[in-house]
Amino acid sequence: MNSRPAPFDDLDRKIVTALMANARTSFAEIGSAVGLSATAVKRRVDRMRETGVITGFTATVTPEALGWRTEAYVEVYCEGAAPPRRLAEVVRNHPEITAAMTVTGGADALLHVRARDVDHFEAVLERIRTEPFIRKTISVMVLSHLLPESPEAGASQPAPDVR
Amino acid sequence: MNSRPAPFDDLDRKIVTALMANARTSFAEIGSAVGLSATAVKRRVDRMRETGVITGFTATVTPEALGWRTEAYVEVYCEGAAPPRRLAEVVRNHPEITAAMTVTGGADALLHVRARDVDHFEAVLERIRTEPFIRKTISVMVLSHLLPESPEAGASQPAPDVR
DNA sequence: TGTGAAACCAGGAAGAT
DNA sequence: ATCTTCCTGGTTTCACA
Repeated sequence: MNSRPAPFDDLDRKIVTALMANARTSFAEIGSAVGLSATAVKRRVDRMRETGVITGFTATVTPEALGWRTEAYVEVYCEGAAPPRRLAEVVRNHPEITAAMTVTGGADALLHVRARDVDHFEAVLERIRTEPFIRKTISVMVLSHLLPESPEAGASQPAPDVR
Repeated sequence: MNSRPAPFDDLDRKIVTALMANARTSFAEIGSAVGLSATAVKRRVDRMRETGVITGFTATVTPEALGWRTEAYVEVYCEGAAPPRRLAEVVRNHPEITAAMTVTGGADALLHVRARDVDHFEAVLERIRTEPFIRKTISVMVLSHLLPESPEAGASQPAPDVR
């Protein structure tokens, strides 16, 4: 995406740090923390968005609050060679898949899945397994988190039902 | 944290959706999108932060841009019973661990690890394996992402070196 | 990069529904 | 109660130096 090194100095790093800590911090405040004017900070942020260093600003939400109470990792095994392009298509058909990647090891891909509950998860799993060239899946359910679950939280679709 | 169900209506859902799409959207703009005044939107956002529905606002950053070019999942197997409390302590000792959870299946825990490169990852792995009651680890390296890697991006520590 | 100006926004007070 | 309107100080964003 950016073959060019895209100059990225300590000032940029400090600005990014500030925005990761609180994406709603005003440019003026960031500026006085790093020693720039608000305008200069804005210009740097705009540039970092253009070059793809910063991809967006998002609210981090407790998934449980939105009704996503079940979380699992699913290893996917494909028939024959698994073309990543085709896999990517498949993955986009299932909104419950919040992350997906090709990996080393026995499996072809690893999916991160969020569902309302175990019933919903089972339905998602069945739906995934009917996809053409998926041979088998192995699911690992998440029991509890050992870290404050920083971002990585958001099922970008916000809401099923909350009782 | 929230013993009370914390009423959460469609308006709240829309507000959260707007903030997840762009955490820097002004309250006024959100208000005109959902049919409320800016003040009303702010109050609802404040309440959602208090009740823990919204845990923060953060910039999403391409990890590669910050020098994290290697990513892996590490299954952890412990000696005997693995007390989650102790595991959580261990996990916090290694800043490269960006997510950690207890899971079903053969392993006791699953770690998400980011490192600068494979050398760095190897060092992290060795460091983890010297922890007292960790018996063995199985690593799965991430090759490529099949989804735009929404959040879940951030190693909350921003920077090693960018060549 | 910084400065200045105009438009816009945040956040509180007071009042209407 | 919760929403709205109004108001003041701060913020964003532009053109220009």
